[in-house]
Amino acid sequence: MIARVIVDISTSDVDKVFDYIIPESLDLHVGDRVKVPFGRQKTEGFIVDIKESTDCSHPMKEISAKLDDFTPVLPEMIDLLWKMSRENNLRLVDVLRLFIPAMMRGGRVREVKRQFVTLAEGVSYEEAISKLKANAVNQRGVLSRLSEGGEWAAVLGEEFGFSAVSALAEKGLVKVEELTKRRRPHVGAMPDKVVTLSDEQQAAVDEIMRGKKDTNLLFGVTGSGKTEIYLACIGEVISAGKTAIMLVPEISLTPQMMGRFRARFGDKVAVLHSGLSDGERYDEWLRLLRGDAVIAVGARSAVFAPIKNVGIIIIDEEHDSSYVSENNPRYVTSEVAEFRRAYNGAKLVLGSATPSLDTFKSASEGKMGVITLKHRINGTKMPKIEIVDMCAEIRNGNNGILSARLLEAIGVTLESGNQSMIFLNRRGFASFMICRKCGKVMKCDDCDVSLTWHKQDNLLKCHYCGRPYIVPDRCPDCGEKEMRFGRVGTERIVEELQARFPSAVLIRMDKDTTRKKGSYDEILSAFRMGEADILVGTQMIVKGHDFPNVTLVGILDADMSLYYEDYHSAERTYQLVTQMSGRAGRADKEGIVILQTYSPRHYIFSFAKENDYLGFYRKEINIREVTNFPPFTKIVRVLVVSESEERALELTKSMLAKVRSYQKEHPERFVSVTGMKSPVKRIENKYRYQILMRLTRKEEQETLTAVYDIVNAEEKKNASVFVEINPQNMN
DNA sequence: AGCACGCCGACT
DNA sequence: GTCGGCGTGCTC
Repeated sequence: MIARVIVDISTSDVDKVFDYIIPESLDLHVGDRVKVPFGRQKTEGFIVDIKESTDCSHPMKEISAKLDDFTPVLPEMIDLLWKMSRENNLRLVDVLRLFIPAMMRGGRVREVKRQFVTLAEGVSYEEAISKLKANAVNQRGVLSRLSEGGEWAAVLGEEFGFSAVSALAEKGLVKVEELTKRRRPHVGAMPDKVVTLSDEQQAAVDEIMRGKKDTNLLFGVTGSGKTEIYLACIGEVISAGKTAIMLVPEISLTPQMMGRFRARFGDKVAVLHSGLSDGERYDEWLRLLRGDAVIAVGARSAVFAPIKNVGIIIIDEEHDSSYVSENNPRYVTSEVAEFRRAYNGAKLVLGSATPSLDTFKSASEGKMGVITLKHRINGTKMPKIEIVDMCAEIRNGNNGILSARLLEAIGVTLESGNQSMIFLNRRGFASFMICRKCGKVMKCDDCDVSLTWHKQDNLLKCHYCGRPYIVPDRCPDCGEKEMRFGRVGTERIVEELQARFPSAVLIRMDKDTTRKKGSYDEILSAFRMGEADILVGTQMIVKGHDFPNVTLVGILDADMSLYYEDYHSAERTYQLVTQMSGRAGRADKEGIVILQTYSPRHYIFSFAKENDYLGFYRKEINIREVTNFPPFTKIVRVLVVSESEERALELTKSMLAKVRSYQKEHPERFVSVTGMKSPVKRIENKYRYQILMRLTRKEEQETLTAVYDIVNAEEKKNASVFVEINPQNMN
C-alpha cells in the first residue's frame, strides 16, 4: 500500500504530497503522524491518504515508523485541510499544524511523571501512626492525609515538608510510585446555579435545537442570559451522545464563563486557549481526542477541536475581531465552523449584542435564523448614555482630556462609594487629523475614509487609494488653527484624575502594566474586589467581565476608532461603545455612560444612545452598499515587501499587469484595482508596495483563486508577497 | 528545513 | 595549489 504524506516542513517548495510505501509491519491510517526518510534526513509527516498504487515515477522509500499510538487527525479534518489550503491559499503543513497541539511536533511529547504517595500495602493508618514518635507532627499529618487516599508528593511536601515524606518512605510505611500526572488547568468551578430558563430563553433553545434553520444568530443585549442558553443547548447535545464546541473571544478573560461550564459539565469540558502551557494544552486536546471530554471551550483555535460527531458549535461574541486570525495561517473561524457544522449535520449559533454587519446581512437575507432576546435577565435597566461634545468643551475653555461633566460624575460616583471605569480608546494608532474647534476630520475626497498622517513626509494620505494631501495649517471649514493628531496616554489620565481626586485609588491597565503573565487577572480581580475606585484602561478593559459595583463608565475619544482610516470604523465604534456601556449598572443601581467625542452628531452615537442596533445596521449597511465596501465587496490586498525598492516595484508591476488582464476578461467581478498608487512605506528597512482590489461577490472564490495563482506563479526572490482579505489594518 | 553540489577568494 | 564562502536545487 502507498501512503500519501505531507512532510512537516513549512516551505512552499516542499508543500506537496509525497508517496511512500507502507511496510507490512506497520498498521497505518489516514491521519496518522509518521517518521519518514526525506532526502538524506528523517522528518515527521502526516498521512493524508492511503491508496493501492502510485503514478509517481520517483523511486519510493518506506515509512520508517508510526509516531503516536492514536490517530491525531480525524477524517473530517483531512477534508477541511484540502478546503482550507485551496480557499485560503495556505500551505498544507500550516493547516495541519493548526489541528494538533504544538507539543506533539518534533517528538517533544512527554508525559509528566510525578511521584504519587500512598500508604504502603498491608499497612493500615493506625498501624503506621503507632510506629511514629510522638513529636513527628509532620509525618502524622502526611499519614492522616493518606488515610483518605493517595496524594502527590509535591502537594504533601508543600504542606508537611519533603523530609516527612521521605522519612515515611524509608520506614516502609508509605509507597512512592511514579505516575503520569494529568496537567489540568486549574479553573475554579463555580457552584452550578440551578436556573430555570425564562420563557424567552427556553424558546431560544427550542429554536436553536429544533427550528427550521441549522444556523442561528442569537441576538441579545449584554445580560440577556445568552450563557444559560448555550449551557442548555450543549446539555441537550451531549445527552444525545454528541459533542460540542464553545468558542469565546479570549477565554483567559472570561474565567466566569469557564466556571459555569465546569460547574455544569465537570470533567466533560476541556479548555483550549493561549493562556495554557504547551503541556496543559496537549493534555486537554488528548482528552477530547480520546473522548474523555466532549465539550471543547476555547478561543478561535478550539474550532479545530479533535472531536467526532459534533452536535453544536457556538461562537459567542461573534463580531469580535479575534475570530479572524491576522497572521498566517489566516483563516476565518466562522467559515471553519460552518464547514464542521455541515460535515456533522450540526447546529451553529452565533451570539452577539452587536452582530457584525456581515452576519446580520446574511441573517436578514434568510441565510440563517435570527433569535432576538429582548429582555435583560434580572430586569437590569440599560445604562443611560450621555454624549459630551468635546468641541464645546474647548470653546468653554477646557483644554483637558476630561470633560467637566465626566469629572463631576466621577466625583458623585466616588462619594456614593461605587466604582468608575475610564476607557481610553486608542484603537487606530495611526493618527487622523481633527479640528479641535469644529470637529472636522480630514477625509479623502475619493474614498470617504479619514486620512492618515504620515510623519516622515508630513503628508495626509488615503490608505485606500494612496492619494496624498498637504497638511492644512488651518481647518478648511472653520479656519481654526488648532488642529491636532489625536493620541493621549492612560498615564496622563491617571495623573489628571489623581490630582483632581487625591483620595481616590486608581488602577491603570494597558500594555505597560500587564506585561507580566497573570498581571491581567490580578488587576481585574483587584478592581472587582473593590481595591480601587477608578480603573483607567485601554481596549483590554472592555471584554466580558462582571464588575458589580461599577456605575459609571467614561469613554474618552470615542471617535478615535471612528476616524481610523478603515471602512470598519463605524461598526467597531458602535460595538465598542455598546460593549463598554454594558459594564455599567446592575439590577439595583442604574449605570451612567459618559461618552466624550468631537463629533457628537455622528449617527453612530445617537443609535448607540438609544441602543438601536437595527437603526445602526440599516444606516451603515446602506453606506457600505453605496461606497462598495464589504460585505458588498471583498477587499483584497496584495502586499509586496522587499529590501530592494526596484525589486518590490518590479514584482508589483508584473502582478498588477496580470491582475489587470484577468480583470479585462471578467470585468463584472471587479469594482476596482489600484496598484502601486499606495504610498511607498518603509517598515523595518523594507519597501512595501501593494495592489488593492475590490471584488464583487460574483464568483468571488474563483476570482480569489485566480489572484492566488498569479501570486504563486511569480518568482519571489528577494521579496515576499502577502495576500490579505478584508485586512483589519493597512500599514 | 537541512544538506549536497558547485564555482570564486585568501591561506599553510 | 587547497580550504571554504554561501548561492541554488532537491527531497517520494
